[in-house]
Amino acid sequence: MTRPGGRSARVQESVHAAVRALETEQGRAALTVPLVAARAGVTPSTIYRRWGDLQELLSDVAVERLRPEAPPADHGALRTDLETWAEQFLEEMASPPGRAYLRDALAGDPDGSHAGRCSAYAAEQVDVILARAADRGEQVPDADIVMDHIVAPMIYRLVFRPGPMDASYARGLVEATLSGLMPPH
Amino acid sequence: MTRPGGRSARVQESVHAAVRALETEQGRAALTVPLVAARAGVTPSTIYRRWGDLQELLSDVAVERLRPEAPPADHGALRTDLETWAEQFLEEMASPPGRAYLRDALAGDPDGSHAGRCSAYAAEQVDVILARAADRGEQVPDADIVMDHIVAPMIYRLVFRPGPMDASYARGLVEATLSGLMPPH
DNA sequence: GAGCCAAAAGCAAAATAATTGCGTTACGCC
DNA sequence: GGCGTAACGCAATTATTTTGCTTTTGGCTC
Repeated sequence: MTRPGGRSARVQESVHAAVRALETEQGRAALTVPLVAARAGVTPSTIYRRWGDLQELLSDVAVERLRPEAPPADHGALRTDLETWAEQFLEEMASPPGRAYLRDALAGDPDGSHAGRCSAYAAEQVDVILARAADRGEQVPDADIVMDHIVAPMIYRLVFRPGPMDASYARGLVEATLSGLMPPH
Repeated sequence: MTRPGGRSARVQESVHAAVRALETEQGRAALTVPLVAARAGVTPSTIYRRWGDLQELLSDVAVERLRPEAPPADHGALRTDLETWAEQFLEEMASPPGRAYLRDALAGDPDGSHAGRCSAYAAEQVDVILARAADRGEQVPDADIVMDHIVAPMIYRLVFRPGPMDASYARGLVEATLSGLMPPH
């Protein structure tokens, strides 16, 4: 991986594309390293040497798919921005594919770096929202508070607790977090 | 697994014991299904048929090890009970073996039931603490509030965010949660 | 822009692991 | 005490993973 371009990059993209294609065509359960390799036009040993095993490869692909595609929408107010973002985040993560990506991202992650990238994605989005609000002169909570009080409960429930969650749960978390900012009255 | 006793139970215990022994002797990375089977005095196909693959077996063992061994200590006050429990919970989960069990428990969990058992363990402990406090006549938060505001942030950071956490972080979460109970002044 | 070095990929054989069909054992139940 | 069946053992088959060696090729220096 010390070589960012050329054949290495082509192989990486080809293998990732093969995983994505086979996931939709045959389902994740059907994936094997030899199968992915054949589809990518690569020998299995290439995958084993670069990714270690199937799980790490799937984790790599999953993290990529969890990366936000755009900065969070700007509605001109902290509360609205956070609510909208939290609802959308929850919806994406709680959807069947979202859950699958999250699971894969965690499962093939020997040192926690993949999981770290996932939380960094969320933290970046939160930072953007908070920075914009601060620029407007709004009083903003600390980013860690948002991660602890809004992101963590949603993801914890998603990963550890059975049962559904809906958008109102996300809104409630935002509400509770922001109301903590107001001086008591 | 529909047979709770007899040979089935002996095989299960023998396999679990083999996993635990080999984990300490050789390290988790060295484990394979045939190795575990040999140590347990069982044929590999037995393991494959009962657990599916190595990961599910390791997840099964890990969940077992995450089960609390005793109810939380009773110090006569909600705040102290929660603080003590949260500190100890964090310490156990953040330790290298704790992290490894947590990782294994999640990794070999196709349908989320193992993760569900983990959170149920924590929820049980919390329920005991809250019920005792309520019996004393103390004002107690909802169990879900405790899970969302205390357990979720710790586990989220543990699983997703790099870097250490110490006991004071756990205390701070308890503090913030309980102070939310007090009427504003 | 030619040549060199080393990282990454290909290839193929060998080792290891996973699957499966079939016979046997032994719970749980009547 | 005997029956039915779930779980296990065994062994052959199949698939995957590992590994040593060779070839390709990206990046760097001169």
